[in-house]
Amino acid sequence: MTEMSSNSGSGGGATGRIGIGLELDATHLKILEVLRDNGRVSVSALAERVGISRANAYTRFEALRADGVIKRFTAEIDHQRAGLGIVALIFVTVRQQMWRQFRAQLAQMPEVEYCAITTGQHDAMIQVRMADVAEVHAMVTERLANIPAVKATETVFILDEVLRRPYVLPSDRGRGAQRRPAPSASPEPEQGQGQGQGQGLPLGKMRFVGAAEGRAALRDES
Amino acid sequence: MTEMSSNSGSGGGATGRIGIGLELDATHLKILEVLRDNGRVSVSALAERVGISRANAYTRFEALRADGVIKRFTAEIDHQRAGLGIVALIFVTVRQQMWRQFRAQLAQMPEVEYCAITTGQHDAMIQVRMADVAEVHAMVTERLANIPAVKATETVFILDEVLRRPYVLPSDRGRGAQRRPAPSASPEPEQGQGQGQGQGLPLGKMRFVGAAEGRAALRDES
DNA sequence: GTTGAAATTAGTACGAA
DNA sequence: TTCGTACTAATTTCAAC
Repeated sequence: MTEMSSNSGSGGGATGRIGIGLELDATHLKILEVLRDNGRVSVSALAERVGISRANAYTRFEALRADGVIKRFTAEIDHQRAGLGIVALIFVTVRQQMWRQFRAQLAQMPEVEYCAITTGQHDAMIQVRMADVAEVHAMVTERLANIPAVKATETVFILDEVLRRPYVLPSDRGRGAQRRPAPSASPEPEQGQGQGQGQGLPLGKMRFVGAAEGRAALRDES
Repeated sequence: MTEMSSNSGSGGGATGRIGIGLELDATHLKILEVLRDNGRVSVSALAERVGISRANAYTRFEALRADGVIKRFTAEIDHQRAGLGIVALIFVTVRQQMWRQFRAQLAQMPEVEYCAITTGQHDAMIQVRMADVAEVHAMVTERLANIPAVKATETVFILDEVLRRPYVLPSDRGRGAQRRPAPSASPEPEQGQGQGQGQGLPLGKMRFVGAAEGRAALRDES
């Protein structure tokens, strides 16, 4: 369960089209906003908060669900109180030609909360939640490292989870600090922080990390 | 909104106690299991699935909520269809003594879905969701890099989100592959793990990454 | 901790704008 | 499409056991 395949149209031929089905308008986004903070609101209350009629709310709600925009409803828990207060990230290097096996093994690991294939130095990032540090160690050494597909791992612990949003919406933009003026590179007029970057983009600070060797080829296999 | 502070009792004096309030029994966990997959079930249906009476379900449900074990209910959406199909991880090195500012700035960024303080080479990991790759670039160079607290960043893109579970529960263990024998640091009779783990654990494969310089001191400031 | 009945609310199905 | 209303079914609450 809980398998995804968001980006990258899985190797197939057709381009991963965006916006199949529903065309989301402002009202849809508003519904998703309400649902993000209270997934258990009644559709009546939802209609009220969004400012539409009940019937309309039912229609749209059902449409969002049927169209797959809303995948499911769930809860957010306090992991500490639930007994799993230790979080770790495990960066995995996967052996070529063994992605399918790697994925299969992952599905067998209930302690894995999140797994994503990434560009950069490693191939995948796994987030696990455990009761104590020793369990993380055991998991990495006894379970993960025993998977033939796993070539190497690198583990870091999460000291504090500063922020977590269930999801981000396009309508969220503009609520925070300054909004991005133009689509691409636009020079910000001021910003007097003598940090050294003279209003230009401190590109030296940034470092994009490309995909590891042979990554592209591997995607097809899975 | 959506601020957390799970691990590491925030600098204060009292040890971060585990299990304040509710002592979760098997029934509580079962409730959380049901709620994970269907956050909108009626309490009646919940009671039925868990195998307890309605009133009992209401009591426990309310207790979990009031005690903070359940923090909120929310939805899971298809980000691609919602218009934000690009995911990136930004690993941030934070300047000493500027954690408070770093956190404050983060709260101003609605496109940030997740942020955690980590051990290892970097200080924090930020997950953002954007409409396209250019937006990620703009976000890193124009917004993040302009924060004085940010010393350096390293960005990787997520090619595929293989797996996401809303949360992991202690009761999940044992459903996957082989189970770990003992809970914690219980003296295992066999397996003379002098340090090099007796039964052939490929420890060479693993690499734990410690905290960056001056990390411990920084925690107090935030 | 459980069961059963009353009160409230939610979900559905219409016609009208 | 969206809205408003009436109808039906379900849920929540509250009582006693």
